Amino acid sequence: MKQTYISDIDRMKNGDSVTLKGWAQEIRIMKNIGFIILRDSTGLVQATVKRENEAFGDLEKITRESVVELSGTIPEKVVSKLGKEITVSSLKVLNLAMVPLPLGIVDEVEADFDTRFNNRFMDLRKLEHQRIFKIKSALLWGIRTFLMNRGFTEVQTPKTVSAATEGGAELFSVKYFEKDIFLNQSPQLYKEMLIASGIERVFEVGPAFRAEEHNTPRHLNEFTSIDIEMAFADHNDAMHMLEEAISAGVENFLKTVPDSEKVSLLKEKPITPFPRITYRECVRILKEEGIDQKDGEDLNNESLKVIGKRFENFYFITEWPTTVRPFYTATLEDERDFTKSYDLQFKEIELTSGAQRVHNPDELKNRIEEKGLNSQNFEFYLKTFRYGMPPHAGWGLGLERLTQVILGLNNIREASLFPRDRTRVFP
RNA sequence: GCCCUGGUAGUGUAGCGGCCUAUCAUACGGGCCUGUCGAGCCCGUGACUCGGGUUCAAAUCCCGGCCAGGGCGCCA
Repeated sequence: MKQTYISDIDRMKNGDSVTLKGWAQEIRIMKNIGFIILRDSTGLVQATVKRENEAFGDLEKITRESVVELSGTIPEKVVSKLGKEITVSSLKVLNLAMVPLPLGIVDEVEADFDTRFNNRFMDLRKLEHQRIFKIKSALLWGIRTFLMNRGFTEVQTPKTVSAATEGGAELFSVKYFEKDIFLNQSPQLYKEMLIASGIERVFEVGPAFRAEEHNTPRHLNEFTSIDIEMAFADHNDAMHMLEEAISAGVENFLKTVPDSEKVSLLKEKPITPFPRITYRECVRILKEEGIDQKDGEDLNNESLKVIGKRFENFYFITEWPTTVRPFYTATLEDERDFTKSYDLQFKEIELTSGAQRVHNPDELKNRIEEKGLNSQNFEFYLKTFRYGMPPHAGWGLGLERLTQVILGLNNIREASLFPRDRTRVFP
């Protein structure tokens, strides 16, 4: 078992003996003295080896990124600019790294995305890349605990389905014994079925698959979706739950991940409620700015950039036209052309899509057919609406996108350990 | 689905018809150096995405494949 982490050195005093295990990030050898910059998941330390020490001979045998065990003591005076140093008494090689490395860890040359992702294990040895995932993890943990505290039950629904769930997005087909089935694009229909089952508040964190041939810095073909559905709630209740969940997630990673405030665009937990703007207000603004935005049509990227400039970070666009929303979206009672829906935006990036849902089975069936879909294929779903379905609302939040925008990452792939895009299914 | 751009040592690049026996950095190997920390200095090893074509001559021009990055659309 590992005994001491590099971050523990801060709490030690001179003369204390330590045994550290990690990767030899840099090795510098001079005539009478040598140094190893040792890295573990908690940080860096300089390990100093003097010529008179027998470990000095071993120094010349190790290569960069070899895994080593160093024993030594905390020196009286720390000379290293790292601010952490040990004086080595013995050096043990646990595993030698091959030369040359497929990717430099500290080289003064950047690597292309392609090279980085082909060698992702090596790329992640950069602590600033690892930190993205520590933040992502703490962000999700904050959201999870928030939802648990609000009475939500975490659920797991199938990722393999026999029919398209929502129409719209393209699905990947897979062989399933003698059948051809699909990878689910969203847990939407299953979440709603669980509302009918009486659980009342459910959430799921899981993969969603979209077979869209896009090639952009904000799309993945497999991403992590955080989905909730709540009974006896409308779109406003769901929006409120969303902004509070995100705020809790940000608060958690800022509190628990060292140095996260240095890389996060958000230096403190975001203030709630987030600003709201209606779709119709957006159209009015866009027309005023001379942008060709037609009533009732989706807001394109150019339009979203213009709207995004008016807000500091998170904001909601509400009451989207019925035509651009899925069949399960509830309409406003007095204006059937607009819906009780919302998108959570961060600048021009869409993070969440949500709404109050249709809960009347007859209306739902009509809406399915209006979208040109065969309601027969949705019988398993429609059935759950006929025996006591409460009014309900929910949302789906893209975890990689959320991580991307909060950290200001240029490319969503940075927020995925092993991204799946139009051409990459490796490693 | 449509469109644009690019693929040169392990890594990142320069070169864009003959002066390329291909530049520079970094990494790697060797040497020097009383604590270095983007160490420094000297020497060395190492590359034109693949296939076809044009030409006296192709890393360089043309066509196709493969791979990659991006824009639009669509979305989380």
